[in-house]
Amino acid sequence: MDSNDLFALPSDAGGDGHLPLLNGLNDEQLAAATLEGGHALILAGAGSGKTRVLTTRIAWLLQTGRATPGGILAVTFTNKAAKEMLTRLSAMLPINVRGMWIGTFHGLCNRMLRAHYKSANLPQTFQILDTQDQLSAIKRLCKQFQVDEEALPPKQLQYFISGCKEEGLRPSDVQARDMAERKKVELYQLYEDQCLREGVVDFGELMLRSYELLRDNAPIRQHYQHRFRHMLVDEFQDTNRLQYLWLKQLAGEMVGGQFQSHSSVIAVGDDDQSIYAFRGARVGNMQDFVREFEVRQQIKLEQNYRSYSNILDSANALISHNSNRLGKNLRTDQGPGEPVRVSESATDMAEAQWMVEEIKSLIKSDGFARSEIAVLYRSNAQSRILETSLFNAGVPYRVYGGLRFFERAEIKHALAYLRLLENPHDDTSFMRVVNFPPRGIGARTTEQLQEGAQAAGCSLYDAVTAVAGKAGTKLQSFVAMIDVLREETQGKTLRETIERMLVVSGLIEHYQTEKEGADRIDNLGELVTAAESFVTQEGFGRDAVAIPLDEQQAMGVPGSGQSPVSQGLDPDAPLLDTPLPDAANPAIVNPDTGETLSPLVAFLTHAALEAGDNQAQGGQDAVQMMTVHASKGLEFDVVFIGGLEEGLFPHENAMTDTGGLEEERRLMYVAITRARKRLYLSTSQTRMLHGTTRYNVRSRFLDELPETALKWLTPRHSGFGSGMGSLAYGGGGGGGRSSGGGYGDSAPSMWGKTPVPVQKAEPAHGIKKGANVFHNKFGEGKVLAVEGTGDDARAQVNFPRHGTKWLALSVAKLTVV
DNA sequence: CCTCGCTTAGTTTTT
DNA sequence: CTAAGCGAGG
Repeated sequence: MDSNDLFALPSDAGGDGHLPLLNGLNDEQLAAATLEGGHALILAGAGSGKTRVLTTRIAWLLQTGRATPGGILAVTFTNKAAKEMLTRLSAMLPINVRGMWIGTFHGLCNRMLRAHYKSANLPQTFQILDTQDQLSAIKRLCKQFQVDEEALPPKQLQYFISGCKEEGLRPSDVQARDMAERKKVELYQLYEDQCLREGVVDFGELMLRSYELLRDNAPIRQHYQHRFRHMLVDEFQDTNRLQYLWLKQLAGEMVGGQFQSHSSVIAVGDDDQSIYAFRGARVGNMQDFVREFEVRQQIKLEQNYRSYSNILDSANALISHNSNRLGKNLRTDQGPGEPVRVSESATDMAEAQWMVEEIKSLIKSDGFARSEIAVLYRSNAQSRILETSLFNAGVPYRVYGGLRFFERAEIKHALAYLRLLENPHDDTSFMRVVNFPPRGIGARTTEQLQEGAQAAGCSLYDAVTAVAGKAGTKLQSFVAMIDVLREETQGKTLRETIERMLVVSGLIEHYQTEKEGADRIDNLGELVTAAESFVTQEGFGRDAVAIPLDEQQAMGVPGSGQSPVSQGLDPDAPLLDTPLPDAANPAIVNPDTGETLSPLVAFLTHAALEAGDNQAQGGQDAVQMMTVHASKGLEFDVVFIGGLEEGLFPHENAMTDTGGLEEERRLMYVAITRARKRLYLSTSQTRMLHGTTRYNVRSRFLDELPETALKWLTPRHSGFGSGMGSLAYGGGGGGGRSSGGGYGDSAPSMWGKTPVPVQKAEPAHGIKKGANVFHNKFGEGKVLAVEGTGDDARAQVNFPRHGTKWLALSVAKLTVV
C-alpha cells in the first residue's frame, strides 16, 4: 500500500503548510505528523525518524491549535523514550510540558490511580512493588500457606500472577483446568488480598487497576475519553493484551457491537522489531488495532537515515525470511558504503581477540570514538570473555545491563525504611529491614510475628505488641525507632528525612564497619542527592507540580484557548477525588486533581517506576557492550555482532516455542540496523559453554544475508563440520566462497589459496591421528582425529582425566610427546 | 549471626 | 565454568 495514494498531503486548510517545525520532513513523515481524522497505524522502520515524527506531531497539534497540552496523551515503554520525547518537544516549542500526559504506560497508570485513588479503592499513599519486592511478597505468602516450594516455586507463581494480570485476568476470570492450576489461582487470590491489606501494588496491578477503573467507572472513563482527543503510542508492537485494552477504554465505547471513538489514536510501531513476545508483547495488537479501530490510514516510514545500503540490504534480506510480516523495506540515499565484514574464528577466545584488535585499529587508524563502537551479543554470558580481552588490551569499555541504582541492596534497604514511615503496614518492607542492620531479631522471632499477624489479620507492624518476652522487646524497640523517626521527620524536607533515617536506622554505621561498605555508603549519599534533585529539579516538578489554568492557556499557542477540541485540565471536575491537604510537608500538587502529595511518597513512587540507569560506570569515552535487546533504539557508527552460531543466535531455547525462530531473526534484524557506517559479524567454531567446549555450526542468519553486501575476512566454509557429515546446517552449500571478488584480501596470506578439501591438507602443525600430545591444562592425551587447515585446524583429543575434547590448534598449545 | 561449602542452573527485560 | 542461593555448622 502506498501511503501517498492514501493521503493527500495536508491541503493546508488551516494555513499551516509552512510551519517551520515541519521543515525537513519527507513526504511520509509529513503525512504521519499531520494526520487528521481518526486512527492511524504508522509502520516505522528502524532509523526512519520515528521519534521525530511523534514529537513533530505533538508540536504541530499544539501549534495549530488542534489540541491543548492537556488533550494529549503519549505513551511509551521506557522512561528513556518518554524523556527523549519531552526533551525534543521542549526544544521545538516554548511550552510547558507539565500538563501533558507523556510517559510510560505504568507512569500514566500511576498518575491516574493517584488522581482517583478512592474510586480505585487504593490508599492515597499506595506503594509500588518492583519485581524483587513482588517475589519476596510471594515467598512470604507461600511460607504462610505452607506451599510446597518444590511443587510450586515462588518464581513460577510470580510468573503466573504477572501473566494473568497482563492478560487482564483477575483470579475469578482464570479457568483452572487441573489441581495445580487451581492452587495457583487460589494463591493468586491470596496474594491479591495480601497486597490490598498492605496497601501495595505491583507493576501489573498498576495497569490492571487503571484499566478496571476506566472500564467500571463511566464518569471517569468519559472524562478521559473527552479529554484525550489525541493519543500517540510508541513501540506499539511491544504492547501486551492489557495495554491494548487500556488504550481501547480511553479511545472509545462499544455501542451495540460497534466501536465508537471520538479521538485519534496514532500507533507507531515496527512488527519487524518485535522482540519481546517472550514477556507478553503481542504483535497481533497491530492487526487487532487496524481491525477494531477501523484504521483506514496506514503509513510506512521506509526511508532510513541511519545506515548505508549494504547494511540495510543485509537487514532487508534477512527479515524477508520471516513470514507473517506486515511488509516493509528500508531504503537509503546514502549509497552502499562499506561491505558488511564477516569473520569466523576458531574459538571464542580468538573471536574476542580479533574484535579487540579490530577495535583498536578502528580507534587508532580510522579515528572512531570509542563510544561509537558497540559490541552486541545475544546473551549476557558472552560479555565476560570480551571484557577480559578489552581489559587486558587496556581499552575502556562499558557494559550495559547490570544492577540499576534503585535496585541495589543498600538502596532497597533505605527505601524500605522510608516506606515504613509512610505505610507501616507494608510487610515486605518490614521484613526487609526488621533485622537489617542485624539487631538480634532472628528467624524464629519473625516467624512468631507472622503467625501472630495472620491470626489477628493485621500487619506485622501491628502484631508486634502481641509478641511477648525478650523477642517482643527487640521488636518493640524496632517499631519504636520507626515511630520516633516518623515523628521527628514530620515537616522536614525530604533530604533531612533521608539523612536522619540513614543515621537512626543504623545503616550508615553498619556499612562503615563492613569491609566493602564504602561503595555502599557512597550510594546512600547518592540517594540523598537523587532525592534532592528530584524535589528541586524537573524530575518531580515536571510530573506533579500544578500549573495554573491561565498558564496552560498562555503556553499554548494562538487559538488554543478557543480551539474546538480544547479540554484543558479541569481540576473542578466532580469525578475527581477530593483533595487531602498535607499541611506538614511542602505541598506538591497533583496537576490533575490539585491534591497535595507528600514529597516522600512521590519520591518512593519515582524510585519504583524509574529504577535508574542500568549502566555500570558512566563518564569517559568507552566501547559500548550490551545485549541485542538492550541495543534497541540505539545506534552506533560501528557495530560488532558476536556469537553468530546455531544454538546461540538463534538461541536454542527460542527454537522450541512457535514463532521462536522468527523472533530470533527479528532480533538479528534489530542488531544489524543499529549500525550506521560499519558492521562486523562474527562467528566462532567453538565456544566454552557451561564449562565444556562446544562445537557450533555457523548461524543460519549468516547464510540469509546477500552475498554482494558481504566481505568475508576469513574463508567461508560450506558449513562447519561438513567434513564429518554431521552438524552442517543445510543452507550453506552453494552459498559461495568469496574468493573471486577481491574479498578476503585482508586475511592472512595462507588463505588466499584455493580451498583444499579438508582431510587432505598437509598438517603444518605436525599433529597426527594416534599421536600422544601434551596440553598445559588437560595433561597428556591421545589424538583421535585431525581436521581443517591453518587457523581452522583442530584435533580431537582424548584426555584420560578430562574426557574427549576438540581443540583448535591455532589456540590450544599442543606438543607432541 | 555469619561463613563456608555444596548444589544447581545457566536467554532476552521494562515497568 | 561460575555465580547465586541455600543449608549446616561454628
